[in-house]
Amino acid sequence: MMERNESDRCDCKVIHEDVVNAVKEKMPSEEKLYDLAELFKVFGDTTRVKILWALDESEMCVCDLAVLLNMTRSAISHQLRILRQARLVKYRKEGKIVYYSLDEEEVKHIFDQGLIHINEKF
Amino acid sequence: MMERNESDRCDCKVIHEDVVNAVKEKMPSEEKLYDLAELFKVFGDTTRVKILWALDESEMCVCDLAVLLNMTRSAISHQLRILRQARLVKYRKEGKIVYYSLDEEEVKHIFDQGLIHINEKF
DNA sequence: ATAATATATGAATGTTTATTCAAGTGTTCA
DNA sequence: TGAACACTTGAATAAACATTCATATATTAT
Repeated sequence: MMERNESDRCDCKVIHEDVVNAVKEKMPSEEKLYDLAELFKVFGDTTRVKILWALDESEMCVCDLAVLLNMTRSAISHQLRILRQARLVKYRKEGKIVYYSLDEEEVKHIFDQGLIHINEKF
Repeated sequence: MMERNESDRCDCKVIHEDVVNAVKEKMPSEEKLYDLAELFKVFGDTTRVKILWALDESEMCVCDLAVLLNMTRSAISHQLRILRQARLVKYRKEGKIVYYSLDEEEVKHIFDQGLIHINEKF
């Protein structure tokens, strides 16, 4: 009985070595693929998708979004921070009220890269 | 001092009532937005993004992917299950070996919907 | 049949993450 | 100034998730 464990390479390593090496050559950098996954992650939450959808319809304040989505202002605010960090939304202050809107520049950039393109507002 | 808590609606409810109601009218169904977020979630993980990238280059078995990404076959297998459930990949068995590849039909469908479009293989 | 191999899967573990709660900042209005 | 308000934020909690480990299934070779 031969010694073997998960860290060992299975026989495919030999059989498919050339294919795997060729693919490895072409593979984008770790960083690039990580960033891509991070971007998709931002879109991978119902609350954030709803917020983005709403803001594409109309500029809105935190309270509006809370009423619209039937959530606390705190929860909305936390999610807006993530969208802000991803530069997908921007905001302007008018007295006490903070109005959020889509960051058209950044969203357009994502569309131009062809990563995500939403038809008919999702 | 007036009684107030988070579940109460703030004054914006009154100020922006019309805008919020109009947006609410147009909003897609809960289910639709949930499904959309679920789809993005699948793309929101580095390992899965790498697997998808690799499979778009070439059909590969579990062991190949494990070698390529320097991960255990078990970890790869678990992620492939998620990609299978999302119908993003399909597979064919050849003896002991299971070859995975992109489910072109499903991926094409996603592209056609315009939800995600990857340029230059990400 | 037995051994070896390729993959799959359930349970356990550690990490990430969404929401809540409580407290904090900055603005308006009396 | 101080009370009310809109929003933010840090910590706590609970749920979701990725990976590992151990085991199971299925196939091939002896």
